Amino acid sequence: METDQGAARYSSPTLDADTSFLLARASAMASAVGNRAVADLGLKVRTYSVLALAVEVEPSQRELAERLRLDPSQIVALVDELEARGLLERRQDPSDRRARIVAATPAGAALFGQARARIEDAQRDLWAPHSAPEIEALRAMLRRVAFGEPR
Amino acid sequence: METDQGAARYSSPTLDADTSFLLARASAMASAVGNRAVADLGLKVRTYSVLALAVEVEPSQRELAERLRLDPSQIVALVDELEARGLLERRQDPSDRRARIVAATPAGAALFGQARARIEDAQRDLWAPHSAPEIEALRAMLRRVAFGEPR
DNA sequence: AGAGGTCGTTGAGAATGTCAATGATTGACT
DNA sequence: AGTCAATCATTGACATTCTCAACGACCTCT
Repeated sequence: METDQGAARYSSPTLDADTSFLLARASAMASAVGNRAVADLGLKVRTYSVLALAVEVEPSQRELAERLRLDPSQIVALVDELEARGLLERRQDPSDRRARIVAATPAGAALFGQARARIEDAQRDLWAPHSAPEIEALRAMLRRVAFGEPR
Repeated sequence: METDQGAARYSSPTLDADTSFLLARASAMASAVGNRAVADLGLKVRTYSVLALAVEVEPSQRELAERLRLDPSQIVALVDELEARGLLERRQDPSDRRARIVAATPAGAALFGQARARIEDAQRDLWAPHSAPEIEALRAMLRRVAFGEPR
């Protein structure tokens, strides 16, 4: 036949069986979709995830860094930006004066609500070919790897 | 009880249900594991993936860029480096003198063999809690998103 | 009171992502 | 045959992200 020339050319058997490679490429595709979904709100998936934690957790910056797997110095820049836009604020942790609690302002919470709706819509489209149970099974596996023993 | 203080603190309901977020974090974890696995061969997952395609496909640089979702200018740098190390070579495409075919040298193929074994060992550990059919189902889903309609 | 660790911050340098421009070449059209 | 738009590899520039080291302020333990 040899009619398979439209889509899946140039594939390497090794890479096509390499879960990490597929993970990396799928992640890049998904975050591109996510970035596009919230771009006109002035957000990226990166800032969106900071906002989500600020709304739902109110973590310290260290906890933020841990959860997002970012260096603490990057958290400083991200929080600086969102704070300058009035979307969140730094509070003193009453039990530890070194720590800064990151909490959303009402404006931040409102924007998060909008962003969340757009992200979830975009995701739904992206994963449309799969059933809800399939997707939840996928998430369960990803959670284990995502939050497993780091090294 | 409130004994759950060891591992899963500071989690946001929204992010924990966000497939893209889990994908990003799992991908970061997996590529860190992969990079460590081939570090002493002088490779990263990035250069490893170039080598894999050079061995198994012998694509043009444009095809390489497409498959790895990298800008063509990055391919230039990656191929330059691996070529300087004698692991692959650029050949004229006989049917198009603009294009350069990227093919592994014997040394490149040998190194790829070693790297592949290490990557696959590391992956096995990473995904150990899951069964083979589960992992293949995961890969099938990732493939669809990874190579789905780009925009 | 002092020692050693943690938290946020600053700064630096490397790696990666993104985009525009160019010379050589191709393919299509006249 | 000759022109023209498109494609390929390359170079260069710039933004974003990653990674690490150092620091002052603060905490905990003794």
